Amino acid sequence: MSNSSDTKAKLLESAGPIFAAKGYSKATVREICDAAEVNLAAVSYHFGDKLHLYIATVEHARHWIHARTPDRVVDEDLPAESRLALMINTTLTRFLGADSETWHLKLLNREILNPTQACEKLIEQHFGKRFQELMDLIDELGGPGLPHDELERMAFAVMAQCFHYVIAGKFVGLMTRQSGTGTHYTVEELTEQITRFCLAGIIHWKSSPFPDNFPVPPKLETFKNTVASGHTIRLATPPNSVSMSQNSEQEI
Amino acid sequence: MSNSSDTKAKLLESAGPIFAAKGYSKATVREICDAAEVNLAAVSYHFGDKLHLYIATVEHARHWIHARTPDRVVDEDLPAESRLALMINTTLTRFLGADSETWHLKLLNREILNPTQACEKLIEQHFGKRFQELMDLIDELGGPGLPHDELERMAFAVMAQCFHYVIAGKFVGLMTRQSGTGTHYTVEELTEQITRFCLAGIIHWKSSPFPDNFPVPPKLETFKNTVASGHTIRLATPPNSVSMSQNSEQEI
DNA sequence: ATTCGTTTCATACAATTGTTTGAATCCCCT
DNA sequence: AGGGGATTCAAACAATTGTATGAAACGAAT
Repeated sequence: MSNSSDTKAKLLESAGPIFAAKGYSKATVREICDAAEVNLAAVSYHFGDKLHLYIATVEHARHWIHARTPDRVVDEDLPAESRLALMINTTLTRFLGADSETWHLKLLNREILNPTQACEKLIEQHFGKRFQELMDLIDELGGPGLPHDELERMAFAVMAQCFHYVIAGKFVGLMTRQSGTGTHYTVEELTEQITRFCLAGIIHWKSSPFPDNFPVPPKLETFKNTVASGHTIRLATPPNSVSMSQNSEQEI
Repeated sequence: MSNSSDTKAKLLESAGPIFAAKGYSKATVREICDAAEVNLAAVSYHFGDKLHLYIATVEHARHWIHARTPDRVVDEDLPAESRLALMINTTLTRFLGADSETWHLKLLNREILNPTQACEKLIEQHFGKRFQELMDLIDELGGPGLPHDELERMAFAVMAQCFHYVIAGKFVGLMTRQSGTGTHYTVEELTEQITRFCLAGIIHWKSSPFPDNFPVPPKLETFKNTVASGHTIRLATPPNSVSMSQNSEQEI
C-alpha cells in the first residue's frame, strides 16, 4: 500500500476545486492530475473512472464541511423565535459566509442545483434531519396541529429565501446593480430580514386569508387550457435513483 | 437572399431544445445541424460561431415566451392582496405550468441561474419592470414609507419562493420523496401558500421584531473569526458585463 | 443564357478528452 | 538480498468536437 492513499488524497484535494469551478464535464482528468502532480492514469487506477472520482470528491467535501461547521447544539430553553433566527443564521453563514468561497461549498451547491447520487447521501445524512427540525420549529411557532403539507411548504419558504441568494446570486447581483444596494445583502442583514419576515408569516399564517376575490383561474390568452389548472409540477426524476444522466444536465 | 432565413430559422428552432436540455458546452454543433437538417458549416456561416448561435437562440426564446404568455394587465381597482396573488400566480404558472416543459422556459431558467449577456437584456426588457411593480405593491401593503433596501429584500423573498421550486426542483423532489407529499406542489396550492405566507410577512413586517436575545454572533467552533461577521456576499461579477467565461460555469 | 454574389455541401484538420496499455519503479515481506 | 505484488509512469489509442476549406449548387439581375 505504502503511499497509495497519498496520491488518492492528492487527487481528491486537487479534483475538488476544479470540479467546483468548472463542473463535472468541463473538468478534465488531465488538469486534475496535473494539479495533483500525479500521473494521468492514477484516476483510472484509484477510482476506476472520472465519474467515481467525482462522487468520491463530493463525499470528501461533505466530510470537510461537516467537520468544519458542525451543526450547532441549540439550547432547548431558548424561545422558538431565537432558535429560528439561529437556524437561519447558521444556514446563511454556511452558504454566504467566509466558507462560501471554498470549493467544498461550491461543490455542494452544485449538488443542490443538480443532484446526483452523492446528493442522496447528503439528504440522508444531513438535510433530512435539519429539515425535520425546521418543521418542528414552525409547528411550535405557528400554533400546533398544522397539516403536514402546509408545514412542509412553509419550511421550504424559509429554505428558499436562504438558498436564493446563493443559487440565484448572480441574478440578484444583476437585478440590484443599478439601484446600488449590493451592500445590503450581508449575512447579518439577511438574517434579520428573513427571520422577521418568516416569523410574521408563520405566526400569522392561520389568520392570513387567501384573497377571496382572486380572479378566476386566470388562464393566459394563448395558454393551452387543458392542463393550465391543476398541473402538478415535476419534481426531480421519479422514485428512481438520481444518476449522472447525459441529457438535461445543468450547465452552460 | 432567397431561403437564407429558412436555414437560419431552422437552426434557431433546432438549437433551442438542444441548448436547453444539455447546456451550451455539451450541446454540439453537429447534432444541432443534424436536427435542423442543415449542413455542419451553416452555423459558422450564419452566426459566426457556436457562441453567437447560442445568444441568438436565447433571444429567440425570450420572444417566444413573451408572445405566448404576455404580462397580464391588472385591474387598478383590485385590492392589493389580490394583485399580489395574481402576480404570484402568474409567475408560478409561467415557471411551473404547462409551458415549463418547453425548451424556451428551460433556457430562460438557465439564464437566471447562470446569466450571460442575454440575461442582461432579459432584465432590461422584462424582469426589471416586474420587480419594480412588485416593490410598489409591497410598499402599498406593508404600510408606506419602507426603506428601499427592506423593500427590495422583501421583493426577493417573494421571488425566492416562486423560483425555488424551479431552480431547486430536483432537490425538493428528493427531499419530499419519502414523505410522499409530491402531489401537494401544484401551481394552485403553491399560489395560495406563498400568497398567504408573504401577505402575513409583509403586513406584519413592521411589528415583527428580531429576537433580542439572539445569541451573539455565533461564530462556529472552527470558524475563522476574522471575517465570520460582516461579510458581504459576492453578488455576480462586478459591474462589468456578464460574459461566457471559461471558469466557474454552472454545469455538471 | 451568362454572370456573379450567395448559400450549401462533403470533407478534412487540429485540438481535446477519457481511457488503456505494458513496461518501469517502488516498497514490503520472507 | 531478492521475489512479488502494488503503484506509477510515459505513450498511445479511439472518439469527439469546433472550425476551416474549396468546390458545387442556387438564384436573381443583366
